[in-house]
Amino acid sequence: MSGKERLPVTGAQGDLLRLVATGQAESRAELARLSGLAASSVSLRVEELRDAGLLVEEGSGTSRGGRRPRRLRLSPSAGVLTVADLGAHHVRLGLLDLSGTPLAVQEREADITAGPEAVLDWLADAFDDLLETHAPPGVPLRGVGTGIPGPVDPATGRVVGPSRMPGWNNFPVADHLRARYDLPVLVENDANLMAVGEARSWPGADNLMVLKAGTGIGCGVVVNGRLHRGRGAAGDISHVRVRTDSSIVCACGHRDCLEAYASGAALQAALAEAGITIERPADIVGLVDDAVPEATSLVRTAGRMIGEVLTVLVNFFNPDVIAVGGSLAAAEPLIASIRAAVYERCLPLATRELEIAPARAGQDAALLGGGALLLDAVL
Amino acid sequence: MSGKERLPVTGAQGDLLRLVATGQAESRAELARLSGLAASSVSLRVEELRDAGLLVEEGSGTSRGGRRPRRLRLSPSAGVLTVADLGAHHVRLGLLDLSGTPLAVQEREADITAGPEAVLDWLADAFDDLLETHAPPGVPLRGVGTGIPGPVDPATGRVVGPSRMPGWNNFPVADHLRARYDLPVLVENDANLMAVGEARSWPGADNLMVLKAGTGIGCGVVVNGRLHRGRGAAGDISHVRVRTDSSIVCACGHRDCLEAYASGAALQAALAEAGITIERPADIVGLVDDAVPEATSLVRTAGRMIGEVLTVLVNFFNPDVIAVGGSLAAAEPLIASIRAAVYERCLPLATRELEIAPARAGQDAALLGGGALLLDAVL
DNA sequence: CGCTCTATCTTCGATATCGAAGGAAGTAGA
DNA sequence: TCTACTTCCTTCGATATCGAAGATAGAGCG
Repeated sequence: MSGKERLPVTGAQGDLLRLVATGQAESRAELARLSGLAASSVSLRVEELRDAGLLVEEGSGTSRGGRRPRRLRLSPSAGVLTVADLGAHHVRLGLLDLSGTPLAVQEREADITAGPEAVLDWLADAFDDLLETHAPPGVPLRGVGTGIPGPVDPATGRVVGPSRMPGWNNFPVADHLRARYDLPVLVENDANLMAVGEARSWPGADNLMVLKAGTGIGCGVVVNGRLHRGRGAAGDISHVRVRTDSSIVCACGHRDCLEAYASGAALQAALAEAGITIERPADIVGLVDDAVPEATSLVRTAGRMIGEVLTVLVNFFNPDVIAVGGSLAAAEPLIASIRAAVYERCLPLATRELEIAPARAGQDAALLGGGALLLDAVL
Repeated sequence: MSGKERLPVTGAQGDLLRLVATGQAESRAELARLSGLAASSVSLRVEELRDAGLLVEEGSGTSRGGRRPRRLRLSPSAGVLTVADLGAHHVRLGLLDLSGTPLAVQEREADITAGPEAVLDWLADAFDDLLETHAPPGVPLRGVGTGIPGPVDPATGRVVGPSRMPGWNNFPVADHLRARYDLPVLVENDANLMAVGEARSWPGADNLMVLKAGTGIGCGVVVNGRLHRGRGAAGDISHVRVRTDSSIVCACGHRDCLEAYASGAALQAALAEAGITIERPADIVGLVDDAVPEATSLVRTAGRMIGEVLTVLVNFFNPDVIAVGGSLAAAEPLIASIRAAVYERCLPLATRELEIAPARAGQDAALLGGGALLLDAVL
C-alpha cells in the first residue's frame, strides 16, 4: 500500500543501507570493509534489512580470487523520495528511489515571485501528483526536499537574504513542508545541491568546487566529501571584485563585481551593445560555435576573470576538481581561459593534480544532489 | 621509570581520554553527553582509564541542580609530548603534557639551510635534552612532532615544493623521525599548526582562518573544527595577484603577488626606499606606534590588499573568525584596514557574525597546535 | 526542617558487536 | 585433475554497550 512512513532502521542498519544505496558496497564483504563492522555483525544486520524488505540479494559479484560474493541491492520497494529544483521561472521535479536514481523527472513553469506560501503549496501538490502517477504501487514516500535559488540557513531551514525573491526572506521553508509531510524534509540552496550532485560523478575526489556559469554565477563547495554550507552563503563568488580597465556598478550596488562582467546576463548585455541580440544567455554558446568574434572574445574575457577569482580559491582550498556547469559551460573558450588563468597563476603544488573540466552530472545534478542529501536525512 | 611507550588505550577509552585532555569534559556525565555512550559504558571505561593511571578524580564540580559530579582530570603521569616550531633561523621547542599544556618552552637558534638530516638530528637531540631536564620522573614520552616552514604532504610526511629550503624537497621528515622514535610522529606546515593552536582559543568557532602577517604572509584554515590541508598548500595566499597601480615582480617570478606588496619584508624594503631603515619587519609596529606617517601608510595599504584577498575567501568560505597573528598583527591599522576592506565588499550574510581580531594564542600557537594534532595521533 | 525533584553515578540483564574458527566455493598452479 | 590458497559468509562464545532501575547527594520550596 503506497503511503508515507519513516524508514524503520537504527544505527548500524542505516550505515549499511546507506553504503548500498550510494553504490559504494554491493556485498557483505564490501560492507564489512567500508563500515568497519566485523563480518559477523554485517551478516546479522543485512539479514535484518532483508527481512524488513529494504535489501535484496541479486545474483553474484565478481570473484576476487576466492568465493564469489552474493550481490546486494536496494530493494525497489524500499521507498521513494520527491525532490525539486526550484528556479526563478521554472521548477524541475524528480521522483527518485532511495539510491537517488530518477524514476520520473518533470519540468514545469513556476514563478518564485508568487511568494513562498503559494509556491510551496503548489510544489507539494505537484509532489503528490508525481507520486500518484509515477510511484510504484505499495512503495512508501520516505522524504521530500527542494532546492531554493537563494541562501538557506542550515540550522533553521529558512531563506536568508535572497535577492529578487520578495516575501521569502526568513520564510521557514522546512517547517512549512513539515506541516504537510510528517517525514524528513530537506531545504538547501540550489548551487549547493548541484555541487553535491556533481560530486557523485567524481569518485575519488574529496574536495570539489562546482561552478555554475549561467545567467548568474554560482559555486558550490564540497570539503572532505561533505557539502560546505558556511552560513548558507558559502561559495558565492558572484560579488567578488575583479581587475578591469572599466568600471561597472553591479546590481548589488558595488563596483566591478564578477557577475557584472562575466555572468551570462552581463555577456548578453555586452553583445546587445555590439548590435548582437540574443534571447537568453544560453544562446551565446551557439554564437561561439559559429565563431562570432565578439561572442568568443567576451566569453574568453569572462573566463579569464572567473579564472582569476578561482586562482585565489585554488591556492586557498587546494581542490581536486573544478567542475564547470551552467548554460555557458558548453562554450569551450570559457573553460580554456579559466584553465589558462588558473594554471598560470596558481602554486604548482595546488594545481599539480587539479582537474578543471565540464560538469558531468547534467541537468539533473541538483535533483541527484537533493536525493543524496535527503538519503542522509531519512537514514 | 621515564621512557617512551605508546598510549595503551583502545576505541572508546581513547575517545573519552581525548574529551578530558582537550578540556571539553570534566565528569562522567559530561563524557556521556559528548561521547554518545551510555552513562553505564562511560562509568566502566573511566574506571579502566583510572586503573591504567591515565585519569584521576580530583574534587567535585558544580551542581546543576542535582548531585555534584566527581571531577575528572588527565593524570600528570599520563605522558608528555615533545613538539617543535621550526623556522628558517630559529626553533621553538616545547615539552607538553597530553592536554597540550606547556611544561617547558625553549627558543633556540637554528639554520634550515643546514639541510634536513643535520637539522632533524639536532632537533631530536634537543628533544632528548628537554626530556632529561624537564620531564617529570617516570612520565613517558608518547609522541613527537614538528612544524616545518614549507608545505607538507599529509599522506607521506614529506616536504613538497618548499622555497628557500635547499635539500628539503621530498625529504621524508616523518620517516626520519620515526627511525629514532618508535612512537607516533607528526609533521605539519607551521601555518597549519598555528591555525590549530589558534582555533583552541576560539571555542564555538568551527570555521576559522588564521592569518600570519610576518616576514611573509601565511594562512591556516580550519573547516568544521578540523585542519584543512588540501594537498599540503591549502591556505597559501601569498602569491595571489592583487590590484595595484604599480607592478612588482615577486620572488616566485609572477607579478603583483600579495607578498611582494604586503609582507613584512616588502614593507621593510619600501621603508628603506623612503630612507627609513629598520632591522627586522617586526620593528614596523614600533614605527606605527610612533605615528611615523610612511609606516602607517604602508601598513594601511598592506591591510587593504590583504583585506581584498580575504573578501574572496570570506564570500567563498563563510568563516566564523579571521584571527590575525604574526609580527605585524600588533599594528592596529593593519587589522583596521583589513576589516574595512572585508566588511565593505563582502556579502552581508557572510560577514554578519564574522569576527576579525588579533590572534589570541600568542607565540606558542604553533606548539599548542602541534600538541593538539599529536594528541589525535597518539590516541 | 522536611519533602520533592534533579543530577550523578552504579548495577544488572538485554542487546550489539567482535574475533576466532569453520564451511563453502572460488582461483591458480603443478 | 588435484592440491593449496583465497575469499565470502556463517556460527558461537567473549566483550562492549545499552537501557532501565536504583542509590546517593544535591537544590529548592513550603
